[in-house]
Amino acid sequence: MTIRDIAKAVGVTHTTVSNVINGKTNKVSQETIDKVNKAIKEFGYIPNKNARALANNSSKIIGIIFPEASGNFMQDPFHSQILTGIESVISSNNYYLMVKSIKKYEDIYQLMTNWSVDGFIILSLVGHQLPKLEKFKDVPVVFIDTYYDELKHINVGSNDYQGEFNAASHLLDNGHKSLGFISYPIDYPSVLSMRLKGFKDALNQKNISFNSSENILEIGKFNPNDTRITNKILNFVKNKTGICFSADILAIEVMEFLKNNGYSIPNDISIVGFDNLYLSTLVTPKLTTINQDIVKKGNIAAESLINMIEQHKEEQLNIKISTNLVIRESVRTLL
Amino acid sequence: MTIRDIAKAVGVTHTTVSNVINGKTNKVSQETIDKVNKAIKEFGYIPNKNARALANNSSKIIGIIFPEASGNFMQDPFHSQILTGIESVISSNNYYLMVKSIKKYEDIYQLMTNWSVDGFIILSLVGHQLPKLEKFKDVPVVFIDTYYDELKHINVGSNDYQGEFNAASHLLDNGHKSLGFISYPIDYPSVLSMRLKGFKDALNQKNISFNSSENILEIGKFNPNDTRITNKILNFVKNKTGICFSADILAIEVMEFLKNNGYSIPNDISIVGFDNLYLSTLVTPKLTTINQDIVKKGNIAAESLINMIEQHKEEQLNIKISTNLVIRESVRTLL
DNA sequence: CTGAAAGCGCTTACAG
DNA sequence: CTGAAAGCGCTTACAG
Repeated sequence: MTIRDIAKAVGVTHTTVSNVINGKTNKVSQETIDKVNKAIKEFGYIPNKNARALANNSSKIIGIIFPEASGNFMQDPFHSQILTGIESVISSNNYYLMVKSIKKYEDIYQLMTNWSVDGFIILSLVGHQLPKLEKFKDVPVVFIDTYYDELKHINVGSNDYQGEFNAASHLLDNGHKSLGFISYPIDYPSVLSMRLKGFKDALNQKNISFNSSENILEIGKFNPNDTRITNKILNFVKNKTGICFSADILAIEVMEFLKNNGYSIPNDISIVGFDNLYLSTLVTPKLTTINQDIVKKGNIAAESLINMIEQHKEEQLNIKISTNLVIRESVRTLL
Repeated sequence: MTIRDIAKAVGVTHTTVSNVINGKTNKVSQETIDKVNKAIKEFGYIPNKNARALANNSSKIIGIIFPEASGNFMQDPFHSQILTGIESVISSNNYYLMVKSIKKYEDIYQLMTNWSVDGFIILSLVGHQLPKLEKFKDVPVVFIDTYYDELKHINVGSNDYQGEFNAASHLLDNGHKSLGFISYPIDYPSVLSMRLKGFKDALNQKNISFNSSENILEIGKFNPNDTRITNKILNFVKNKTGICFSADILAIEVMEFLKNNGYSIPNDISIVGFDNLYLSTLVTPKLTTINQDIVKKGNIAAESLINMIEQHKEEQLNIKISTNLVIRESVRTLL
């Protein structure tokens, strides 16, 4: 079933059929339009996407690229939520969503040319790992959670600095004086480094001394059976009353570990996370954390990209979703 | 940059270039092959996907369809894991993954014709909601977690019956006699109905009486503030010592609710989940549950589909991943 | 071993 | 208001 079959059935050229399908109806009589539409309905005709894409040089597909951290790209609830937000906007704008995880950053460049998409969204890329920025000139692309001064593209992120500043301040306001920051390894600049900066500045503001070896602990991947790591944690935590974590998932893993090692939370140590995962309401104690609306982040990224594709104009380059403190049960007030 | 540019540069026809690109080299001299390949490298030429798709009538895209339960299609950790499993296989076979959530089951039929994919994977479809099975005749498709006798397509599932049988048996073996089964609403036949059947048969085997109104509680969506639901739960649980849940996430939500209402788990009531989400190791107490390898399920579904697409032969129709009991801390032994 | 030709299904000037 | 023609970039018999 092609455009020609419809044309034949109606008694016009396939050109005319194409015109009515594409709404170029100023060239077609109402009578013809109606006949064509009726035939299309009747035959259940659907235009061939590939032919259309070839002729238009546009596929109506948007690609999203996930750096494959630690083997499984979707397990992280953060990724699922972003995807949810992106998918709903893309779907309702009649685009399609193609998903791909990549192992090395360089793979992006191949995908860019290789992949016939109208634009793409790149997730959680650390700026300095991305040297050939000029390659992105001709393709509509929006980044999510990338910090990189030279990035002249739309970037949708959260207010990581302010969020972590508030997290640390919450502990300070509750009388805590010896704080620590536990995080996955920190690249510069990145979401994590901005959170660290917020933490640091909160201490500064209260004139509490800070030095990296004393107040920061970086963990590659938490594993309760890896004594090298667990000893580090136990040691780090010993002389502190409150810990900020750069991510809920890490906070929760470590919290469980501490509980199993005789710590009572928040009595012995207070904990603040970051992300406000659903998960954080299900653990004991419920986690005090920084909320960021991840689904909304996905929505905005997708909307921005579609705007770029369709109107070829860039809008605001740096979009920051606000964050807010959610107080639950993992922080104790010190007298 | 097209196939013709390469051809011109090398001094052959575009046909020849196409032939070497597609490995039809029995028709081409080694010398020509080398020259063409060299030119391709040099120019960084990449074939246009849309043109290829049009000429081959094959897009190398696989679509995956998620029924959109409760608004956000990826939030469920189950979905993320399935997607992880599917994506990795698809990627390594040089296919692309297109993702779509649908609101009504009927949307599938439109997608099938509309979407130019080589095949697709349909998730968690309840069989009887799918009346027009003959429509699937001509498209490679594999289902995941669909129970439907008339389904003459590959279906990848878990051994839900045996899993829940083992879950209930675990409680019985620990001396529990008054058991309940709490589940999301149960369709027939479905993953949940099979789990219920396993539960029921486990009771039967031990000659413990069962009746639906007494031993089953269905919950649409758990919400701790909806007293209609919470009262039902409190009431249901009152005269029981052990509860099987049809899903970890529900088990965990209800467990938190019970803890907040003065229940001590597992002292007052024992709980067994289903799924073995990562989450179930992070709650207190850690959840005893039935493990199913969801990522593997995704792997197998993708492999089966690719086999169908490339070799046009169906294989084993019903593939069941095995399940196993994971004993943690949420079940107490009754004396 | 190589190339001229037709075709995949659509879109888009352009002529009438 | 309608249609003949060329083109999007590739593939695939088929002739030589």
